[in-house]
Amino acid sequence: MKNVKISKFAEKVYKFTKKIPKGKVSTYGQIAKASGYGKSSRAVGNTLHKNPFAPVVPCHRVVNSNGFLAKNFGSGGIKSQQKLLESEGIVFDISGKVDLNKFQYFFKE
DNA sequence: ACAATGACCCAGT
DNA sequence: AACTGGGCCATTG
Repeated sequence: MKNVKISKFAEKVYKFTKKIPKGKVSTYGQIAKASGYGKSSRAVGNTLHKNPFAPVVPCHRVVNSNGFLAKNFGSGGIKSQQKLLESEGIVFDISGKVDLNKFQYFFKE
């Protein structure tokens, strides 16, 4: 393992991601906004993609704004992610999409 | 230090 | 409904 070096950005991202309660999901844009970077949802995805804290950060609870899962998700792919989420209480649409109206968690309001 | 890449989002056509 | 372009930021080679 290398030195765990993370930026403030990553730190916030992980913090928020970890804050997502079980049975809820969140979107990259939401995390980006909550972190104070608004439009940098990309960086969020990137940071989570590298995911130096894989076991600590529930990146599987993070979906895109469409409610779909990330296409290149690691750790076995989307199937694994979907299974995990279903096991946590998330329900998927027939298209393999999450009902954000019911399961999206808002960090601050 | 630079250039390229990426698990994104929004608006316009 | 589908495609294109623009925008923001971090990580990696």
